[in-house]
Amino acid sequence: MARPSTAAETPDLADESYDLAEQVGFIMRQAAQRHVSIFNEIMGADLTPTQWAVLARLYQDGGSSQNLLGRQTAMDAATIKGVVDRLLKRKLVQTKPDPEDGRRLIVELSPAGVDYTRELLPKAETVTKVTLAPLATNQRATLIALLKQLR
Amino acid sequence: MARPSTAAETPDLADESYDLAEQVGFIMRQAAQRHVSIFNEIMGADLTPTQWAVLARLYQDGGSSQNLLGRQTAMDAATIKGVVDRLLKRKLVQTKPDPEDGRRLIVELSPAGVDYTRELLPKAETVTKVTLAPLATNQRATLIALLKQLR
DNA sequence: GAAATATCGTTCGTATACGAACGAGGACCA
DNA sequence: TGGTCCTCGTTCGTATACGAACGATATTTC
Repeated sequence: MARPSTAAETPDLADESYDLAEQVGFIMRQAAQRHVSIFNEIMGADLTPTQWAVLARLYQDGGSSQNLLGRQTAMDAATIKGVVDRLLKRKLVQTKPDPEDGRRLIVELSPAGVDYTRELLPKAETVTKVTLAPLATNQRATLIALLKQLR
Repeated sequence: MARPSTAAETPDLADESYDLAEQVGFIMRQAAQRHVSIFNEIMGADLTPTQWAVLARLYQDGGSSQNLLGRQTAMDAATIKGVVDRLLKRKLVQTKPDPEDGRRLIVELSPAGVDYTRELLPKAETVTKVTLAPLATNQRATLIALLKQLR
């Protein structure tokens, strides 16, 4: 570790081992950035990864309450609200009150949303393929298995 | 894949293989979220991962121009500006014009920033340790090696 | 049945993240 | 010298991300 330009003292020898470029968090952030970049190129700039996650989840399993949908797509209540609002504005999604629970708002794909999602599915598969392209086949499974343990 | 609640038609059989929960991007986002959560717990809510990246980079290698600093910490010009501005407000960082290039703004740690960074280094190491805790030792090296290939 | 507790959706504030556009300064070449 | 192209820092707009607080509704507990 080099000495900081404005440091009067020498860094602790015990911490010489810390190298930002070798920390998982930093490397993971870069890998995620590359993935998002690939996503934007292939899927088009009009849909974000989180918006796609919501569409794909609704397509796979049908409607659910907004907060549950957020949990299923790894977003907290505040975040999922914004995502749903933007999908609502594009009429890819529709909402209705839950007759069984006055607190809940059921979110589901609109018919247009179903078509839209189905058309994008092949592209979404391509995103994963391109993201994993630098890895050998067996490495891809390894990476995914390891990442799953870090959730 | 289940049928979407509002779909009149059946999804294409060719796309039945797509499962959001198995896509690298989705899993990686969750792993990154857990990491940030660990970071916030250990480092305290008053410093973000990107801010730490800037401090650590400056501590390791000394000052540099703002844009170069952004490249070294994986942020574009617009993002690094905001991060530097917030660190400036806290006086952890200081800037000066580059005498050799009128376009450049040199960013470096303030003396207080050096102390602050040095004090946080052990905690930063802990963040990485806790993040990787679910993995066996040899798995950690594997994960990092694979992630590096995806940058 | 009423009180304590939990969940749901909403709003606010702050911090990345980045595309796009802009003016100022620098490098290069004819 | 002048023109072209590149880089630098800045600003704007949009979209996550999430802590915190809030009122409304459900559930639990006694």
